[in-house]
Amino acid sequence: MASIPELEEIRRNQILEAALSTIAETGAAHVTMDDIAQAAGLSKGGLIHYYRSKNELFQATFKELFERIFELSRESMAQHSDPMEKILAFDFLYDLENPYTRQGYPLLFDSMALAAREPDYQAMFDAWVDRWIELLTGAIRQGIADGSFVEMDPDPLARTISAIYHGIAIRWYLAPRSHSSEWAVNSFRTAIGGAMAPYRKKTGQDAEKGQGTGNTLMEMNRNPAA
Amino acid sequence: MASIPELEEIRRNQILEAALSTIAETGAAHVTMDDIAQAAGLSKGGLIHYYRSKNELFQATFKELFERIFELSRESMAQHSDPMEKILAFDFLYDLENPYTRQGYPLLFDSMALAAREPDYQAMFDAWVDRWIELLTGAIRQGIADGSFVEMDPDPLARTISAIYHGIAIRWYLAPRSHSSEWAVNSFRTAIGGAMAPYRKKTGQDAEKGQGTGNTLMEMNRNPAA
Amino acid sequence: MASIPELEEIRRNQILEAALSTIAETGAAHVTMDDIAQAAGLSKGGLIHYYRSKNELFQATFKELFERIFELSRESMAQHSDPMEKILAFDFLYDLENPYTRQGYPLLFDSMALAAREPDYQAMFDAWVDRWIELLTGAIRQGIADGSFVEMDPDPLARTISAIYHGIAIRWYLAPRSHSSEWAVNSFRTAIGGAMAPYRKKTGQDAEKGQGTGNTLMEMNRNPAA
Amino acid sequence: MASIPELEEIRRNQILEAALSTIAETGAAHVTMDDIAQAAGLSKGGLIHYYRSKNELFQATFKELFERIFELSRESMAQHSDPMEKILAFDFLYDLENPYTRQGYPLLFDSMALAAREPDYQAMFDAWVDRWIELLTGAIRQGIADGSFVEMDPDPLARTISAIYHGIAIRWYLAPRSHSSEWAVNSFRTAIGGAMAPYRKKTGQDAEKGQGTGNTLMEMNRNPAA
DNA sequence: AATGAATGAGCCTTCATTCAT
DNA sequence: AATGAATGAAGGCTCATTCAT
Repeated sequence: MASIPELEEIRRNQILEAALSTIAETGAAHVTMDDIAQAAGLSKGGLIHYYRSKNELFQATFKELFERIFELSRESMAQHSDPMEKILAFDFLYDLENPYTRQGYPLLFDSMALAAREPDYQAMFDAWVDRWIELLTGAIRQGIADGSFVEMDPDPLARTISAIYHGIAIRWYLAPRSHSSEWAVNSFRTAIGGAMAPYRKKTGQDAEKGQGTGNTLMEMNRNPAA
Repeated sequence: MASIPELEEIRRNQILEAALSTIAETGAAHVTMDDIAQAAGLSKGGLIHYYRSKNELFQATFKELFERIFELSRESMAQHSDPMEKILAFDFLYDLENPYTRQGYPLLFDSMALAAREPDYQAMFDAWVDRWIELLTGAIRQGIADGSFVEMDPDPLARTISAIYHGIAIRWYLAPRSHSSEWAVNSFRTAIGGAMAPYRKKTGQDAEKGQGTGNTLMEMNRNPAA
Repeated sequence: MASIPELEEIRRNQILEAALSTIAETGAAHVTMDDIAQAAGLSKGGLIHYYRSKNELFQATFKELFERIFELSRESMAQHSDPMEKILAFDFLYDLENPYTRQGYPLLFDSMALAAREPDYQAMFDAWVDRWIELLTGAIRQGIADGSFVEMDPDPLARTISAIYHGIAIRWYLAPRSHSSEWAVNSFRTAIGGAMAPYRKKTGQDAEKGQGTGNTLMEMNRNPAA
Repeated sequence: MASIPELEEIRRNQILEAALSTIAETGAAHVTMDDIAQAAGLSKGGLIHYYRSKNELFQATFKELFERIFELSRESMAQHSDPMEKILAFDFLYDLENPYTRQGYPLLFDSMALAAREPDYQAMFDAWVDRWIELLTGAIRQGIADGSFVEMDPDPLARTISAIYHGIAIRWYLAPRSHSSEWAVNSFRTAIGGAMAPYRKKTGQDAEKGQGTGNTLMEMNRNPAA
């Protein structure tokens, strides 16, 4: 019975995976236990064996969601060493080829609708934001340490940056007719570049280039295309 | 029977009002036709008389929601004549004393969760964004015309600005433990100030003040308090 | 809409009737809402319209049961004017031709199993007993007043008498193989006669007859038949 | 493997013990196989290994119940040598300090609800009554033999006596608010004393005392306290 | 116009039973 | 012998929708 200690773990992952994808597809408001069970390759009863109620399963699922989003962010930032690059390392947000991204959006919308009314979900959302802020303040502190940013309290800035990401990503996902991925990428580079500007030390190069924040939107705007 | 057309109008408003408040309270996922009927002072049958199905009523309700939010934005901007002031005229977003604001957030979260999956709601959301963008591009064009902003395509900038509002407002509402109203107000002034910077013509005064965008966060960050 | 005020009353009676007969048949432990709805000629939803939960319906049903049993007892006693006859007026208990009797037994067993564990049902049972005791104390008081019984506190005696009825009825119903109706009738006349004996004033006639309590069991026993 | 037959015995007792206590607590209507398995310190599968179905286990459990009640009665009577004392030897019925008594009542109520509808349980109930009757007829026969009772068929009298016990015990257990243990004890002494009266030979002593049946209720009634 | 009685599909959850290990 | 994972039927309850009045 070597497999039994692992079985619980395997099944729970199987179920969370199924829950994430069915909720993403159908919506937390409409998904049924049957949908999830079927997606997990289990019977309704089998599902209940691992998560005793829909609420318990939902909470675990959204906890998992936030865990995964956090992991994705952490890994994205870890691929860069320059602090400003770390801060701008969220291009994956605008890549629907990435199945995690594609699935993540609808789940995130559900999580916010839940968090807007239920304290448990609000707490999860809050905790996730906190962890994200920690990543960003880490990068900012590194920038202060290496002299590329001025001295400051990194926390409010990190909150602003992450909120900007949040806003642009949502807008981009919900209004694809009018918001291209390019708009999204440029947009947050503009906005974050702007938000960061006062805190960045001007180098000779940057001073010449003006913003030096990768703000391609400026150029785009000055040479309107569409 | 001159009163019948009026009655229809009255009843429909009564119902939409009830739908808005009950959905805000209970959530689109859980609200029932009974809840809404009761809030409207009607019976279930009376409700169905005016909106033949829950879906029809929901669509009308969210249409009304976007209409109201738009009206609120339009009025807020109309109170200012300076283009930059118009762009920054959204302080009402961080005022939960305002019942419209308080009710608006949960409804907006529901609308996004719906829009993330159902084309009808996505179209509504998109259309609302478009009208908001129009307001902002109007202000930007005015700024270009009166010489306070440089020449540019106002549309992408307007989209960025509105997305920033969106992101900060959401973050502020969902994580009240860590995001004060002051953070929110300062945050969007910083971010929008930053995003606008490249497009604003430096006046003598502004040049002296540096950003001149009402960026109180900068000062806050440099003199960390908590 | 003249019928609407009465409809609620009609339906509730219809449902209670259905509940009484289906519970009697199937048992409180196994009867389903569907069973009851069907017996009442309604759909499941229609049933719930009148009784919002199974528990609510069950409580109403057992309340009705005790009401009916009480009414039956009251009427039986009312047919007699002599106090001793009133006390002995429960022959209907041993008449399964009577549909109320036939239905009443299984319901009463369920009510006791419920009362043994759930305070609400215990309270109902208790209240029913109290009302029965009142009937009996009334008869005893009448007997004291008209001089056929000696002075005493009628309450404990009434409780004993009703308990005897209870015991004999139960035994008779559950072990029909060995307890004939005649045994039951004789048995309670014996037992109650015995219990009453000390409190009855001996008349000349009675003194000669010995017991004078209608104790036919004695004769039966002395001339064993089966 | 001499121990295997013993293990079977041990496990079955373990299970019956668990079934008796969980059913007593939770009620036959609501107890689950899991409850019983857990109380027995076994898994669901382990339970099924010994009793192939819930029905099989229930039947065995109630058989065990009647066996135990009978044993208790037998032992109580065996402690007395005088026939009248044997007949009155059921004081343990009113002693909730006794765990068997405390557990026995709810189980007995369940057994009656079952017996009222299912022949198997009715047969068990009937058989239990028969064995009880045998105990009582034995005592009565002894009384006839030693000259303290008159000649008679002891069977109907025994049935009456046991039914009286049954009725008073039930009433006492279900309506504790109004029936004290003293009432119960006095009550069955009164009732049984009354029922026995015609069959007892008057001794000089008894003749003087009147009933001589331990009828303390009579005195209580004549000197009402509350 | 408006009511609310009635329906019935659908959902979450429970639980006896089966079965691989 | 014993476990507990898994099944699936069944039940209580919800709720959008219909319809007679």
